[in-house]
Amino acid sequence: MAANLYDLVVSAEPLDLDSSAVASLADKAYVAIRDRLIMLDIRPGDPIDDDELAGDLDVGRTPVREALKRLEGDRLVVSYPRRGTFATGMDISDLAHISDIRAQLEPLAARRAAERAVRTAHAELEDLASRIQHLDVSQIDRTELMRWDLAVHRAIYRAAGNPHLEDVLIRYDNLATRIFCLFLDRLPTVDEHVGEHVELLRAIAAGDADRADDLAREHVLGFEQAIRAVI
Amino acid sequence: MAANLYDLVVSAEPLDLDSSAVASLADKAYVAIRDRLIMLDIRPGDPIDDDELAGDLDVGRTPVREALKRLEGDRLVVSYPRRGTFATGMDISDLAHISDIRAQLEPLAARRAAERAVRTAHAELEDLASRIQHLDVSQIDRTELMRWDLAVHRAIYRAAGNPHLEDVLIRYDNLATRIFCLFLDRLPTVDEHVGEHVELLRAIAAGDADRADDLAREHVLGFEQAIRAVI
DNA sequence: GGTACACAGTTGGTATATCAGATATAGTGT
DNA sequence: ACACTATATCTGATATACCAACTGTGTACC
Repeated sequence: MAANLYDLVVSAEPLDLDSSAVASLADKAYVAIRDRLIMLDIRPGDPIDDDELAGDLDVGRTPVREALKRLEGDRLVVSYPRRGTFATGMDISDLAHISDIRAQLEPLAARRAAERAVRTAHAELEDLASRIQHLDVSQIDRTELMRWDLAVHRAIYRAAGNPHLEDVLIRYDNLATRIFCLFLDRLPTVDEHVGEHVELLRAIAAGDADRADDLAREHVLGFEQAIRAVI
Repeated sequence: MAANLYDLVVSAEPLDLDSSAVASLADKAYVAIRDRLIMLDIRPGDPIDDDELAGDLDVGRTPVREALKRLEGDRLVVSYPRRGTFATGMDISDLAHISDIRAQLEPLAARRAAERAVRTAHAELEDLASRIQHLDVSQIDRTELMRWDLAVHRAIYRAAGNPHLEDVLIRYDNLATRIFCLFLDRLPTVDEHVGEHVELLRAIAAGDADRADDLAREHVLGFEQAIRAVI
């Protein structure tokens, strides 16, 4: 799994950070479009032409439509009947709403992961921590940085051992990452944010639930503050 | 809105407790099937024949399939490729996982609702509280009882003013209600559980955020305990 | 300048065809 | 005679093509 994650991340391809076993065309379309949405290849408010996307991804319109339906459930796109589908807009209240949820659930996930990690994902998390620690933040590009960010969070969610929690956290991590990308060039302390991951991962791997809880909360709240500071 | 909720609830029909404006065939199918799943007209593990459902609901197979896709996202059905779709099974760990999430988010929603309710939904929530207080629990049937339960929670989620929070809470309230229905006849203190709603609604309407937070947490945890007691 | 009609584009729904997988049955070999 | 393998059929999933309904916009006419 660790090797798998690493391969996916360094290759910096559309990838699936989800543990999808096989992948139907609809799944592939979903991942590809979601990636474009998060990484802002499709910017908030942009109209989405399913026909164009279908040609782009070399699939029919049906899997694209299905993917868009799922993305609508994820609140990454909105569809106004008979007017078209668009990438969802983003405003300051969305950030507050999402952070409110994440401030509750990220610490929970970190705590549960810490409680379990000593027995299960200890090595994997340590591994991920040291990889990020030795990352040259100034050298790698934004997309890859974001993928590391996503990879860390996904690893924690998975380690928490609660599939439902994983579901909902992935959902809001995607949304948060999208906001992150939106302000990435204006953000002064990106490497700091990434650095926090190392501490958090280590705390979890060490089984220090209280500390993991605190760090995760700070991580979410700090993220919100950082964004608010540059608005 | 209050009148709307009431109408929907007393009519005890498939209904949409969501604020859906119009409704495509797929939406209608989604609501209808979800209802059957939650109320256990379709029991956990049951195979789901989309063709049969389509005929049953008088729509084509496509909207049914789309509804099933959405329900799969809600974890109410699972689809094993080339074997069929089934209502998801339920086990004890699911209850723990869901309660873990709800124990974090229900209090948050109650708190936020309390912070806002004095200005906004005060009357509506008071109204709902007194209606439930005067409900004769021994007289009405299980399905209607469940609808009241759902209506209360939905009203609180809505009052919290965070659409994302509403999303995720609805999702897990559905799952929890399904578990509730599964043990409904074995549960001794159903009316107590319903009674807690009155207190909670009153606390929110009064703007007592701390108390609302506590009551909501107890409500969730008490629910889990009650179920565990009869397993 | 305003209103009405028409056309185009988009969504939503359905039907059909193709593809893949699983299971059952039959045949052959040991 | 029994077991194993291969093939065929059936079921279910997926993709594409087609159709209908509706909305929005533009143009023309009053």
